[in-house]
Amino acid sequence: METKQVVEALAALAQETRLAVFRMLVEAGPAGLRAGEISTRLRLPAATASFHLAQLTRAGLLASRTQGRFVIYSADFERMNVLLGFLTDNCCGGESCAPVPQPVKTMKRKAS
Amino acid sequence: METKQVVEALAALAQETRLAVFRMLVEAGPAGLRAGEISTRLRLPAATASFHLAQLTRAGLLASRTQGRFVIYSADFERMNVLLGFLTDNCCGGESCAPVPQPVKTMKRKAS
DNA sequence: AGTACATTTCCATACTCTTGGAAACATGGA
DNA sequence: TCCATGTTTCCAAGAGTATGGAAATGTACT
Repeated sequence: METKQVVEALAALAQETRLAVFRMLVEAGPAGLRAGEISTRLRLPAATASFHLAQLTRAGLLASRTQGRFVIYSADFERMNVLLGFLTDNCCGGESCAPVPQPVKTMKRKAS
Repeated sequence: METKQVVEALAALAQETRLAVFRMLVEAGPAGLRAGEISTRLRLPAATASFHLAQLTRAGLLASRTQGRFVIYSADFERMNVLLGFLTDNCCGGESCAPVPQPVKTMKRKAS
């Protein structure tokens, strides 16, 4: 994963509304949610929600598919894992350094 | 960890220079690096490096300590782990969903 | 005290992002 | 075809961010 892409993904998440959208979709799982459902739940004007969904999609964090008149967005879990791994690459020169290592509850990420 | 803090941390990392600084310090481990060493290695003017180091510190991602005339910066590994965990909270409603779950090579993060 | 060096603060410029109303663009049903 | 509904694009205003030179601050050594 290129540095530029990582920066873009982090920038996409570094915004309160988009972070909320992304977390909502992470929680929703692969089934995803309709665009309208997202803007309703977060009380966002359609234009604003659409703007943020587009940003997240351009950053590679979301996928979208069309179902009739609806557009369904879902999180790209694989991409998310690559992103997380990037931040800890070569941590401490490759030696273990976490004070209390403990596997994550719901999901593990691949080594990048 | 508050949403606001997470956004601040992500925003701090969502910048090419700062991401490079952070990754350099993650690799350096708890020993950290002097401010001058960081600006030299990344070929940054001192003012620019200082600005970015301040941003990362304000976001809670770096710690700094003084050693004589030098200021030594190091990554806050615990904070980093909390941050990573935040993004995957309640992933898929709490069920496992990663296609190829595999523990990270160098470091594990705590469940938030 | 004076000098040398490390780091930060100040400041101005240029650039990028967020927001949301209005209009445009689908799609499905009558 | 016409209408209702879901979603996106367009646009302009306001807010925030990155950069780096110059000056200020801090520390150590003589």
